[in-house]
Amino acid sequence: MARYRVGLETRERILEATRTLLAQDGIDGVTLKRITTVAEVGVGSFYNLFDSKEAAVFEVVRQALDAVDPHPGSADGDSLSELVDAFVAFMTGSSTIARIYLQLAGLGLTDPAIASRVLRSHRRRVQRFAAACRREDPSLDDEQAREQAETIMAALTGLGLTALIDPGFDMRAHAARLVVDGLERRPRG
Amino acid sequence: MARYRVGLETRERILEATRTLLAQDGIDGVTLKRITTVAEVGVGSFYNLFDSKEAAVFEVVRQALDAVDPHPGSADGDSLSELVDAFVAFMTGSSTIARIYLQLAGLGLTDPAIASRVLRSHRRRVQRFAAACRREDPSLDDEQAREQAETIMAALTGLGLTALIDPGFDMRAHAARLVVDGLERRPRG
DNA sequence: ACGAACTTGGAGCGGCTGCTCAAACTTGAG
DNA sequence: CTCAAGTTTGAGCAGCCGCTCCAAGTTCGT
Repeated sequence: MARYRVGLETRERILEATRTLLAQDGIDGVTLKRITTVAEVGVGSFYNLFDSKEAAVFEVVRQALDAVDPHPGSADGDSLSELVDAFVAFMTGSSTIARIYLQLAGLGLTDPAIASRVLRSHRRRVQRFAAACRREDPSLDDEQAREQAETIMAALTGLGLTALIDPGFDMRAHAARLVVDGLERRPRG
Repeated sequence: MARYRVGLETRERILEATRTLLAQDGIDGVTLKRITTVAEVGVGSFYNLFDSKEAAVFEVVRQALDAVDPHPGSADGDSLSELVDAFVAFMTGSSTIARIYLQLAGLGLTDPAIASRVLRSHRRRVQRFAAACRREDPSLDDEQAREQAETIMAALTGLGLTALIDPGFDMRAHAARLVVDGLERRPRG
């Protein structure tokens, strides 16, 4: 829908504005008026570049979901602590997108369409974490690794939520303890 | 604002309707029209009993936050696994209110007023969990117990989120492993 | 330089929002 | 039974929502 250079630039400005507002005010605080005001763009221009408000939000959200994973292209190789570090960095560093990510999970509680997207992204990540767990401790079978991955990721998500709500919370320290415990721990012994 | 019996009953119907809609459609899916329709009440009656739509939502939310804790009055005594069980039961059992609770945490990401309420409730719960941790393992100092409590609660929140989004997820099993690991684990050894 | 394709802005539309208000009806203490 | 106090109703209001439409301006291959 954008063919000329100016159009592509405007599109970017709109996405940037949407991203900012999404993180600042939540998904229902984002109105067309605010997007176009922040992006300094007429309403008509917006609809020249996007089919609907939802389309712009959706695009930002898609980028946010992708942004959680470190170098997602690389043929599996990250260690568990690398994965955890990446997640912590995502939560504490790019808090704008992290907020969107966590809000999305919350919205999945009532919107099935969102839920399925979040779940898909979640399961992909579980696989990566599980693979890392098995690499740390080869004695784990698939199921055990998956469970450990699921638990570590749950804790990370919960810690991230706390960190974003409570500015004084040291997520990195808590997450670090998580990994150490996970490594020291051996199932059934 | 309600003095007669009928008024109190109407008030309850409104709160029940609000609770249902809040869990079903999320906080922004709740409109005055829907509340009054489900509660079978005229708009005017609503405003005779509540100052605003927000007031009704707020009341439901307050009840939801309180509902997370088991026998909150009792002078501290619950064991760690009792507290965890209660949290799991809350998440998997009364999923209506659990959804509201988790959505609220998500909303805290953008609304400072909500954030402070969620944080307050969160910290109260951390204290209870930390006390239970110290009872399990008296060698822990205050800070260590608090950290352990914070981590366990974060994991529980994350697991609850997954459980509510993914119907096939066995939260109880994952949570149980959490406690066992927590007990077997000893800091720095 | 031409001109078709693309981009721009904003007035205005239909629809939904939370909420007000006044008139009719119900409750329950005395 | 009386009657002040409480309760009920829904039409209607102001305001915001996402979105359409189109005239005017810009871009860029030819």
